[in-house]
Amino acid sequence: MKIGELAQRTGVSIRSIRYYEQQGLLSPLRQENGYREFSTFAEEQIRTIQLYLTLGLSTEQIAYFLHCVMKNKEAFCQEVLPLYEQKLTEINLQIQNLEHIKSNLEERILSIHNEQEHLASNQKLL
Amino acid sequence: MKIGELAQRTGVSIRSIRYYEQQGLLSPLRQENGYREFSTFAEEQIRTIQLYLTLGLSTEQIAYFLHCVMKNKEAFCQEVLPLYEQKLTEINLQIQNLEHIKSNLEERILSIHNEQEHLASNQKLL
DNA sequence: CTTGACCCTCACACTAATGTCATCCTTTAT
DNA sequence: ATAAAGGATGACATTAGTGTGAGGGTCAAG
Repeated sequence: MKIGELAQRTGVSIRSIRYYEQQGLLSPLRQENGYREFSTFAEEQIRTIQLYLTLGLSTEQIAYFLHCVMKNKEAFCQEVLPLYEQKLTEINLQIQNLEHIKSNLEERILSIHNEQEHLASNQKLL
Repeated sequence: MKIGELAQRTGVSIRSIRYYEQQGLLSPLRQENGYREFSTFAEEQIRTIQLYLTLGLSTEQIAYFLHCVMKNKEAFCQEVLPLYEQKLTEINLQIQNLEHIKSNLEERILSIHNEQEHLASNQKLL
């Protein structure tokens, strides 16, 4: 199938499919006219790529184990686990950081509200 | 004081200070030779900018209320509260998203471990 | 007068996946 | 034969703050 059909079937833009190829995630054959020729297998492959992207892995990381994962189950690919664990560590750090900011923001919002109430009650007294 | 001294006193790079000026957060005077001339007040201003940056506000957002905040307390600046609340909403969305990814990753890691144990015990039987 | 330490502006690099546009080629339908 | 649809490549834009380097002034000490 040609790239347009693959894009439509997967919901991934043509641009992105070309990018995945450039990053070594896909290796479509070429027709004589230069058009990319994708097997039906590519459809599953694209969905798999998308899945890993939503997990926050980079195309480079995905390229590192995709060939294995497409043939076996994840658990059979040594490359996957360390990346998952590394990503999990990153995510935890990010969450921690965000929680920190969040509580800071909440404190500030609260104290603004308090000060404004205080102001309002002073106004009442006048 | 000149930019180098200000950078040293605040720990913020010269590059960043110039950038803040470009974004309208600072308006140093200029000496006749073109050098920026900062008041001691700029030091506090830089620290305030940094504080808001760590809260995840953009220089554009900071520019929007900095003039007020530098003169009054936050609570007196109408512009601040909506930005805080907007940022808080964003942060909560990000956290939610990260938690989602996190649990997905954890599940996958767990299931890989399980499968590998399963594999190992099968090997023992041989 | 020279050296070295500062200062200036301008501009590119970075991250990473995707959008978008320009220009050109191929195929298919009219 | 021509027009429309779709494919190819290449390149720039996006985000936002910061690093870095070029090329060139300024100033003070020796």
